[in-house]
Amino acid sequence: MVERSAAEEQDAQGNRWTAEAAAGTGLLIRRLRGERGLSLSELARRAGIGKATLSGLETGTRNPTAETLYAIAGQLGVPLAALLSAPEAAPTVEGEAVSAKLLEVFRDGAVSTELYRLTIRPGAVQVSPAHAPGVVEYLTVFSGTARVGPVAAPQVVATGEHASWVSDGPHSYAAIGDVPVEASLLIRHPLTTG
Amino acid sequence: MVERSAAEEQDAQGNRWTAEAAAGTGLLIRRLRGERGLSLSELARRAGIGKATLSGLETGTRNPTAETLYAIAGQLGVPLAALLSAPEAAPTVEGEAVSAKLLEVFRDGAVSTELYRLTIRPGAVQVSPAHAPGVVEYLTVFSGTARVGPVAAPQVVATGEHASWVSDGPHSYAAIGDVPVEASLLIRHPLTTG
DNA sequence: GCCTATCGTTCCATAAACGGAACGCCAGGG
DNA sequence: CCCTGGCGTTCCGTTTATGGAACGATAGGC
Repeated sequence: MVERSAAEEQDAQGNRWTAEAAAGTGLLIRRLRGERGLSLSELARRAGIGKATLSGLETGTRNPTAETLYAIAGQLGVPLAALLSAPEAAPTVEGEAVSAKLLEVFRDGAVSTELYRLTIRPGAVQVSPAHAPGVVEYLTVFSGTARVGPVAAPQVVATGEHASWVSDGPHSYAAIGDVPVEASLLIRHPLTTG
Repeated sequence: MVERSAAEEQDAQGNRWTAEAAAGTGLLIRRLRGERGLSLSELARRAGIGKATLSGLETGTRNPTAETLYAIAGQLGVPLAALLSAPEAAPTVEGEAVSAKLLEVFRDGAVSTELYRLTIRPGAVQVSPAHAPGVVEYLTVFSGTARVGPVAAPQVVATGEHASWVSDGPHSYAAIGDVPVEASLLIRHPLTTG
């Protein structure tokens, strides 16, 4: 019986809310609170949450909701990521020719934008499948020269230049010459309700 | 003793779990799931959570726990902060017409690059003094239309366009029309060796 | 000594997040 | 046509996160 539980598959991704994660988040909150000279009662009052909730969170015996986390992070003046995400490396997508590290995701109303740090290795071409309609990619090259864009109409982008294209069809990334291309890639997604 | 409710103090921080935040997170999850070609049922199974939970989350009718968020972020391969529009602790520079938030600083050999998230408010023009020689700015506009660049030769940049200029002289930023401009700004500095 | 204030923890009823199951819907195959 | 399988949503009983209140502990004022 080679059943693989969902939990096992999750472990493969390395992201689970464990007792250790809970305790770590709790200790971090307690430390940040201490640095600001706030008592538990005071922080709970300011954040508009119960003392019991904060106490349980700090001692790692609770599994807080997004609402609670927002309230605490807001009062401590830190991003949520500082409370939750272990200092582990950002997820990096490795392709045949491209390494992309997701640096930031921001949302403005009906649009979300992802920022990637991109490295294109020479000697290979990477083709990405179409994204959803309305998705646009913006590339700014810091070093090297790249050939990027829709497979039907690629563009050559040299150091210090930018390019953008609608990525609702297959598109490719390649480095020209034998130096890797360093670039930033912004991907704009309309948040369609579909 | 000036009484201020906890909710008011939180609003001042601007960090609360609102219906909008919930809906936004839901749409984002749905989009990421779609991009990976996963059905709701399949993602729920892999993440080890109930379909009802995921459905409710995607439609913004739930206030998920850290455990649930971890499971989903792990399966989607994104940092947890990407799902919750993270309150930014990044330093923000506020000017007369421009708000600039420093998102990232890269260093590649002899060049350092700063990435800013830029908002240009309409109705004002902001002039920045010259930077050091060799500094180049790259602007990508996501919404609105901007007039930017050296005061002697400004450029008009509409939604979805880019512009770049050498900023070794005074340069200006302004929004055209009455909607704010949302953009990303990359500033490349040669590391002056003196 | 007492009284009060505040600290962090614990108790507890309520609200709500959870997952399993059943639902209606739609596309494909027999 | 019916039947099956997968889809996303809704229903619903169970689990649990929540905040108010009570608790013991500690510190300072009188």
